[in-house]
Formats: sequence, C-alpha cells, structure tokens
Amino acid sequence: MANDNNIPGLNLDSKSFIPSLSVDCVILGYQNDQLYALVLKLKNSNDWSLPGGFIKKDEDIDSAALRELKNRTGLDISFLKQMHVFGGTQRRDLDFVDQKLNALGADETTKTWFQQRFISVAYLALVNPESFTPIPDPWSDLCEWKPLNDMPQLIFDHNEMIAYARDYIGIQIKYLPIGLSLLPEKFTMKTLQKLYEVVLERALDRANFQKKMLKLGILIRHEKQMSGGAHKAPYLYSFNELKYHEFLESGFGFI
Amino acid sequence: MANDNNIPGLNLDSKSFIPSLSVDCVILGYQNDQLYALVLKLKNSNDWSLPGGFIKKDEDIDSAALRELKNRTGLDISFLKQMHVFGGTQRRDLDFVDQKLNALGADETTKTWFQQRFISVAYLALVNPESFTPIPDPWSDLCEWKPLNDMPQLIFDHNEMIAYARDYIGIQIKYLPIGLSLLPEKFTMKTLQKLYEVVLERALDRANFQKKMLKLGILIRHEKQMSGGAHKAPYLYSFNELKYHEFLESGFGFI
DNA sequence: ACAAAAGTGTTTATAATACACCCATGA
DNA sequence: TCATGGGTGTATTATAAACACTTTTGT
Repeated sequence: MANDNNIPGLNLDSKSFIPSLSVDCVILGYQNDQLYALVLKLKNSNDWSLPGGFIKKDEDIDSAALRELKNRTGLDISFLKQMHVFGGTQRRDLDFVDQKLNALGADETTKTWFQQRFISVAYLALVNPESFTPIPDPWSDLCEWKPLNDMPQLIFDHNEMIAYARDYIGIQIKYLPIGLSLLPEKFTMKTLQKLYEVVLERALDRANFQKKMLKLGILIRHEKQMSGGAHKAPYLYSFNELKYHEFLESGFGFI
Repeated sequence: MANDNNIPGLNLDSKSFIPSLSVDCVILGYQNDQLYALVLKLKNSNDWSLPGGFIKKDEDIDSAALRELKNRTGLDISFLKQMHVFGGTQRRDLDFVDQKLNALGADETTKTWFQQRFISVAYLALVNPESFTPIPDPWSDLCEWKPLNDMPQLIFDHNEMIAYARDYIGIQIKYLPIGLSLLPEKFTMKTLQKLYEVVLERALDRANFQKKMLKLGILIRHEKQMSGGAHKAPYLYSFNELKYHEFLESGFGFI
C-alpha cells in the first residue's frame, strides 16, 4: 500500500513544487436538473475531498489547475476561473493530516510535504458530466459526482470552497457562458431554462425566457427533436460561440 | 546604505515568512475628480512599485495584506478585496531583481529571499486620501498618489494589477460601497455623482442619479453647506452604514 | 379529438431616460 | 436681478412580467 502512494515521478518535495501553496478545484457539472461537484474519496477511508494539486517550480499557477483538471477528467477545460485564495492559518487540521499520512503509509518526504501549512487557490471549472469519466488521483480510490444539495462533509475547508463556488455562479450566471460549458452541444430551450432556474434558485417565465434568450442572438436554432412524448417537438439549440464571446466582450448581462 | 535594507526584525527568510508567496496591494483613492493609486519609489532609483509584502508563517493571508496597508497608511482599512492571483512563471524579471539588490547593497539572506519565484495575491483597498499621509516602506523613499490616467511604468506586472483593479471597481461599483470608502464622511450629491461618473467613465443624468440614490435609503441628509459659489447651497449627505450593509446583503445592484 | 408541451403574441406594470421647471444664493 | 447650480416633477421610452392564445405531436 505504501508503494501506491509514493508515486514515482511525483516527487512531492520543495525541489519540484512550490511549497506551502496548493490549488483546489471545484468542478461543477449539471445533470438531471441538479448541480453536482466532482469529489474524491481518499483511499481506505470515508473522507471526501476536492481534487487539487501543487504548483511545479516552473509552472504557471493556472496551468497547475488545468493539469489537475486534465488528470481528473481527461479534458482540456475551457471554463476555468480563479475564485478565491483560502489562506487562513487554521484551515487544515494537521492532526488529521498526520493520521491520514500514517494510515496511508506515506514515506517521510511525503509526510514532510503534507505537514506544511498550505495556502490554497480555489478554482472553479464548469464541465458537461456526459463528456468524460472521472479519474481518481493517487490518494483516492473514487472520483465521483455528488449533488451540491446533498454534499458529504469534505476535509478541511473544502465545503466552504463549494459554497463559494455556488455563490459565485449564482452571481456570475448573468455574465458568464455557463450554458456553453455545462450543457451538451445541443439542447432544448426548456433544458437551458431549467439550468438557469436551478442556478438562480427561482422559477422563470417560459415565454419571457425564450424571448430574451433568442433576442441575445447567441443561439443557433437547429432542426426539431422528433422523439419523446405525446406533444409538440421542441427545437434544438446550440451556442454561436463567436457571438457568445462578442456578447461577453460587450460587457452586458442577461436574465 | 546596506544597513537601511537589512531591517532588524524583518527577517526576510523562509523561517519567518512563507516562501514564494507575496501580497501586492492596489490602494485606490479619489480626489479632484480622479482616481489615484498609491505607489512606492524604490530607493536610489526611478523605479516605482505597488506596496506589497510577505505572509508570516503564522499569519492569515488577508492579515498580511491588512498589515501592509496599516504600514503604508496608518489605517485599519475596511474595504479590502482579494482580486486575483498573479502566478505566471515569468512575472518577475530576476535579472532586474539582482541588479536592484546589488544597487541596494542587500545582504545574502535578503538576496536569496528576493531571488525566489513569487506568486502574488493582488488585493484591492479603497481609501480616502485625506485621511492619512502615505508612509514609504523600507525599500522605498517615496510613497505617493499617482493618477490612474497617468500612471508611471511600474516594476514587474504591477501595471497589470492596477488595470485589473480599474476593471474590478468598474464592474463592482454596482454592488460595493465604494462611496463609503473613497469619500469623506460628508459629501454633496454632486461629489457622489462625479465619483460614479469617473468610475463608470460616462455621464449620468443629475436628476435621475439623485432620485435613484435617495430611493435606496442608504443616505442621510444633513444641513446645507453654506459656502462657496454664487448659487443655491447643496445638502450634505453621509452614508447610513447600517442600511448600506443591509442593502448589500439583499444582493441588489444600483445605478 | 384530446392532453401535454412548445412557440408566439398581447397586455400591463415597472424602471430608465430625457428634460423641463422652479428655487436659493451671492455677486 | 441675474447667472449659476441645486432640487424636484413630468412625459416618454424601454424593459420586464404576467398570461392568453395557437400549434404540434403521439396516443
């Protein structure tokens, strides 16, 4: 077991990585009318944590976050925002860290590394859960989606980071392409509306939502979806990414 | 000269401070219808920089920023926001750093410290310039206000940080108590409007601005200001801080 | 033909904008 | 008394919200 955790090439020491500094990633996905975050279950325990990592000596900090995201999702994430630096002195329980390291049979270098105080830069990534299968990291045996509304207790201040992310998208939904990142390429107006309702936590008028969205000129209407229930088939839409970005540049909000 | 820079008690080494991590502060002030930032002129040179510092081993990161602000202004700053982490590998020109350290006659410990790669957390503080006299830090001989519109070239990515701050308040002015932090306790409606116009970079209708502001219920009207020009005297206002914060809690924007 | 959901149109309420008017002041 | 800036009112326009009507589909 000890061998599993002393990954060759990982070299968790201050020669390879910047000490005292970490990145943690809140990876949000949307499915079944709910927001989910991707969390890791640490090996041989019931402790859950956010995916995160460290910054190589010669690596931009954003690249470190992207590297972690790539490792967990296999994807090159396009929506990535720095949210907040969590830098309180007491944010990590070092007794808990000790106990974990012993249970995992970590070597001395690894122990020394994790026993530092860490200041963590929290990132927010938005992804479509259908587009990949989550991959655990070397310290975890599970990597899976948990709904924001029923999130287990996470280690350290990771629940706080998720709460921060929840607030963040609630505010930024007016200015950011969350639909583009969270939804599949093609979607119905109803699906898009539901996403906004879930994020905003309030009902929106169907007719007005449709009119507003179409008026923005950032959606492309496709053929109708002939399937499903005994009723009128909805159009499918996708984002006109060029216009979407033009729109964002212009600085306007919507909804 | 060397002695000046090896400040007793400052101990710039990785025993006392977290290595590789710094805080930089964009301190904005408003005066004469302009926005200013507080910058430092490094000793024996024409190089300007933002005030900044390092994080003590047992210090919260926000406290490190507040400490730097207290040292530069003598004030306990109430408006302080984390803006962004500047973490590119090439953000500091290490040749330039070497040259500076030699010119200042820094000792070996200090040299080793500054020759690290630094990732910097940029903070934004808003202050009323009338409320204090700026204080240089141990590496500078001047600490003064420079207008954002005519900012000298600063070292490293510090101009970028100021640009970030300029954008930041332009967006956040709708949600944040910038008036409360930037203006003197009592001010006229015209003064407040001018501040909004400078930050938003557009003219606002006098009558509508006044109505909107008063409707928010966050201003207290005081006696008229009997002075100045050959015309009607304006009322003085101050912020009702309680209502201001209630208003912010409610999450609404204005203007 | 009917129920269910989609798409569009119309009315009403609310907020933003433009600008007109009168007031107070000191030269 | 007049020029100047301050305070308030009103008409107009634009946007948001509420909701009604029609269309399309599969059963």
